[in-house]
Amino acid sequence: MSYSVSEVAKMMNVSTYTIRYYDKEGLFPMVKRVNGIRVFEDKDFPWLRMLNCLKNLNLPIKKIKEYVDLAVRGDETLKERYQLILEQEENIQKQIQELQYYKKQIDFKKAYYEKAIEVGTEEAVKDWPNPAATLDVDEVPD
Amino acid sequence: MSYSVSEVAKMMNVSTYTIRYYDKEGLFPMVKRVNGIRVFEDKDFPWLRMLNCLKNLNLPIKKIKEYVDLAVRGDETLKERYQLILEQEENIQKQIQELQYYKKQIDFKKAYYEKAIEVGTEEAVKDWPNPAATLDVDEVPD
DNA sequence: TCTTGACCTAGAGTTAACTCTAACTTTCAA
DNA sequence: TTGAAAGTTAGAGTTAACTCTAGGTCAAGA
Repeated sequence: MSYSVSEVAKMMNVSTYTIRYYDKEGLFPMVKRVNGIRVFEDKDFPWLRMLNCLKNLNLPIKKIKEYVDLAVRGDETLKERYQLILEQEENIQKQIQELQYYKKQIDFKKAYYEKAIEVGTEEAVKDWPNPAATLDVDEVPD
Repeated sequence: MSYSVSEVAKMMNVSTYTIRYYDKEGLFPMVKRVNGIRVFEDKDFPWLRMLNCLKNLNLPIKKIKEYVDLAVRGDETLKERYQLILEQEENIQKQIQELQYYKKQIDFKKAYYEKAIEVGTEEAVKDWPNPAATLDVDEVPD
């Protein structure tokens, strides 16, 4: 099967502009052209999935491009690509921990507003102790 | 205790430019001035923590400003602020699920590269089945 | 054949969130 | 009291990631 820019855009939940922009930035070095028109194929899907993943992990396009460039160079860069994957594993772990930390704050505020709404004024809860003593999650132990 | 812009910047892990930019955008309507100089106080910390939280949940500054404006209006907006908090609770939940989904992809790639490095070439693993059949996490059931 | 819609490019425009500069004021230790 | 460090403002500049426009090509159905 082969797929047009607009089909791939739909699959990735982005605009056709974005797909062409990614190509301009060199993120699709493997995509075939027929009469100048981009033709995506099933064999390109593993990379589309990976791109979608890295994009949603908030990797900047330049960093994604680095990964593409390594992949293009082939087997000699396997270890470097593995390294990049390990970094992403850590990245995900850190992001999940952060979210769990901020969840505590939000849960606190939720209870806070529930009480405030119940009694009709924020005054009653203004001095409730906040579960997080610091401003930044980096300062939080383990 | 009172704190200068640079002290607050340090606490929030941002530059002094950023603190002044946030103030310019109206995110610190409560901050005192002494001879024109900003003076943050302990009573401002709950809001600094909340700001830090919303910022790290990737809320745009305009949205954070909306929350500030509600807070300034006082008790009449308690329900609206509660609503915003509920949205953030969902937001966090969705983000954690997404990360767990992408973690699967990364774990797959990790095993993929481990094998490829072991045998010395990617060819051996090129056709390994990917655990995620779709491109976008939105399409994933439950 | 002709029109419609999807494709192409180069390059300009937009937006968010900073980031910095210039010119000035305030604070504080020596 | 004076010089450095840190504060102030308005407004310009930067960067990433799109987003769009203009001007063109191409394939397919009426």
